[in-house]
Amino acid sequence: MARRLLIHLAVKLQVDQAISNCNQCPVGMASHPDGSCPFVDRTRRAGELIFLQGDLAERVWFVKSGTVLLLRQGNEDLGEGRVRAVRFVGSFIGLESLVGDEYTDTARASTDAVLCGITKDKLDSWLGPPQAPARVALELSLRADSTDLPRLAQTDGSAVARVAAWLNTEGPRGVTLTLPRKVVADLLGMRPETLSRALASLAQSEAIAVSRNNLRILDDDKLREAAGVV
Amino acid sequence: MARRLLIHLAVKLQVDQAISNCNQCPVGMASHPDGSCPFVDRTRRAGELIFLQGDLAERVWFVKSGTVLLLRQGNEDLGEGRVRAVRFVGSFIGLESLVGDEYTDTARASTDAVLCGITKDKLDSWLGPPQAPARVALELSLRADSTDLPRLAQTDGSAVARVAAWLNTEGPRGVTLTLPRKVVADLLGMRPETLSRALASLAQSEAIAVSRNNLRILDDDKLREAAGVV
DNA sequence: CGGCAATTTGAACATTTTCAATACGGGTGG
DNA sequence: CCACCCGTATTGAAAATGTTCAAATTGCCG
Repeated sequence: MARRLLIHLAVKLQVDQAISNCNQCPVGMASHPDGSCPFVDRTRRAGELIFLQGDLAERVWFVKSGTVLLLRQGNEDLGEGRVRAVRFVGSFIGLESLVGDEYTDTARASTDAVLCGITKDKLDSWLGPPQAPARVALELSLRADSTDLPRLAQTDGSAVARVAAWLNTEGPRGVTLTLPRKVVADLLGMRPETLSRALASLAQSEAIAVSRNNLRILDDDKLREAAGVV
Repeated sequence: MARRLLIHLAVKLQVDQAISNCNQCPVGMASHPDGSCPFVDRTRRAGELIFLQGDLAERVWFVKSGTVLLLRQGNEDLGEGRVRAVRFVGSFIGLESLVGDEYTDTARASTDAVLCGITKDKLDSWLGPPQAPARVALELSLRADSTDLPRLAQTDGSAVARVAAWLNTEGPRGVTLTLPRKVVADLLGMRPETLSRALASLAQSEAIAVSRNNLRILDDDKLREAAGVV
């Protein structure tokens, strides 16, 4: 399969040029004024794993050539997850490690690829002062993205499972849930009616207690179970 | 409705403190060393529009208090779109303007809110040298996100519509489409079988021509029509 | 040429959506 | 302070859509 991918993507992405030297490389150019580029080349074969969702994120990568698939597993997802994005030349991979400890995706080279890696520590000093505007913006932006994560599980599992999963993460623990149903339904990728039914179903199994404007979590275990967490 | 939202969210988000002065504000602190903060406060009432998807993005906002809904319309979506994220205190809104000309979402205050705005120009100078590492990372990250956009339409419309929309944007114009079906199906939030059927359907209406390893767009108009673009 | 894996096709099935009707609750005006 | 209104939320039942599982096909590669 790996080989196939290589060919496939190569065709589609013929426009993307590999980055071969630091003068063409955004990272290299950014490093230049102050010193040499702290990123270190590493090669991955097509199909090779780069990092695994949930692993301790201690390294960030920059794609110099090749194509990388980002996969994310939802709940109950036994396999490697679903491809949620494709990253090409010139993208960072694993940048989320700046605002969290774990990788939020699994990354796998789908073609032979050259990646530049850097440890979290070195990245930290490469990025410059923590309070510099651009860096503040970067981190806030990444943080906002990671808040969106639950939403990305939008198409995983049944409506009930998605709702349960959402309640597990975003959900108010012992607190009133009072976001308008319409908004929650949008975030979870379903219709308000479906959300309503899902909540009713969770209520019936005594995982939660709902009224029109109040929601309490009664049983975390049942909720997890409903979310498909094994 | 607006009032409702205010109450609702206020309850849920009681933990989120409003930012009242620049000493608590990441943006303010980032600005401090060099000078004063170039962002300007502005108040929005609950329900008020902040910006519209597709509008020229000439301003970026930072949320100091309140809650903002980000909505995105898919194809054929006549209304305002679906809520795709909720942004709280301490988030930027409209940062995508750094890497594109248009807002990719509609932003609407869902509670009374205080936003700090800045024009693109001033933001540019606030962020510092374009080649500074943190800024390069920021822009690459935003760019990668905007590449993911098509995927965010994952739950819009029927399978056929999503496929057609995807072909319109990502799709190879006159070029071979050769990404493995499994990957494309994942990106579009459907099963490979469903993708196969959708492609077959588009082929039957002569919008495209597909073979197992080849895809050509025959008729852009028909494709747009199938995508639900009116 | 033969085998394998990806893709397509088929048909039954499960789920969600849709549309319509009803219930609820807060807010308003008397 | 209470009754009435309006919009949101819930419920029901039918219909549409996508999923599943299995079987058949296709193209690539050895």
